[in-house]
Amino acid sequence: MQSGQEHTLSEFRQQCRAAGLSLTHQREVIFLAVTASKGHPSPESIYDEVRRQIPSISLATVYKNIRTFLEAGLLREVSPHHGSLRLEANLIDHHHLVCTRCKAIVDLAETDIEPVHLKRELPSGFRVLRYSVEFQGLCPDCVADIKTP
Amino acid sequence: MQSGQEHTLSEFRQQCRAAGLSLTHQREVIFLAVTASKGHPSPESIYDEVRRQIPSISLATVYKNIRTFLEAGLLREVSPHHGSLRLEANLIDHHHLVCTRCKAIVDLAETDIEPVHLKRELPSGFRVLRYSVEFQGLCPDCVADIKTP
DNA sequence: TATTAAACGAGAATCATTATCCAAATGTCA
DNA sequence: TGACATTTGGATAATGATTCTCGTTTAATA
Ligand SMILES: [Mn+2]
Ligand SMILES: [Mn+2]
Ligand SMILES: [Zn+2]
Ligand SMILES: [Zn+2]
Repeated sequence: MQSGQEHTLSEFRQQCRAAGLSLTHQREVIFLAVTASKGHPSPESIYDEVRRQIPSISLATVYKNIRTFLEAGLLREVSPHHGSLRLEANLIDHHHLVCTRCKAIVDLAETDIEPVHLKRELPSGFRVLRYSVEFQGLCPDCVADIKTP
Repeated sequence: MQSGQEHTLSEFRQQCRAAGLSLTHQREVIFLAVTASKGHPSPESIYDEVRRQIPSISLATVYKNIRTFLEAGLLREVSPHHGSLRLEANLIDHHHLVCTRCKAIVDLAETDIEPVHLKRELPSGFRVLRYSVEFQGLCPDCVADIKTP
């Protein structure tokens, strides 16, 4: 063993124990592939990576375990807006309140928040065209639904 | 005529002319359905709405015209993160720089921006759990690609 | 180590979206 | 306005992403 990921690996094992997930070789390799990737990988790219260590692994296994990790809180989704296209007719800059449960999206006027200030330069070479703030949480309906399921 | 949308409709006709799009009944009804919806509708929900006025319309027509409107700038997508799942291994609150062309996602530490301040109360009943700022634009690679295509 | 529940692999199924192809509608101009 | 060229619409097949099903294998645990 000279991998340099012993810490992450033992953390992973402990997180699985805490979450009541059984430890499989596939899970270890999938999880480490996600954490080792510098960016924000897609399931396909994780599959490509994992297959180098487990050529026989199934894409469905990758998807299943990613979902398991998301549900257990070991990983997150970058955005709640993945899945279906949502249209914006309001072309004026503004922000959003997003219900992570029912996917409702409510506008917040640009003037409802103070302008965002950067404390430092952005990574050089990136051309920013706009920004928006997304408040994630639960809409009133979903708050009620959760209290009385 | 007593619809109350003459203004939006004539605006739409003018925007189509400006963009070189021919005017069809389907396009009018689709566009008005999007602008009339208070929220941020999905193509399916627009299809459901439009079918009440044009029962014979095809779902493909709805999708094609939505894409046409997006390309012409008459509508926008709520988020650039729609399509495929992207995983987040960094569970600490932070923000993102997103390239709208190649979908690259780069982390910005929470401490890289000043805390966001609301100028007024949020719509009542919404339970906010977190927020994040998304800077959209072009990554260095895509900036270069566009200059030299 | 034997038992049992959970996970895996292969592939079918589903969902969202796009492509294809022919008929119908639109735009242009005489 | 009418003919013609072009674009668009409708039906449906195809695609890409994701989930489901089911029989086999593996992990947990006593
Ligand atoms: Mn909006
Ligand atoms: Mn991130
Ligand atoms: Zn909700
Ligand atoms: Zn890019």
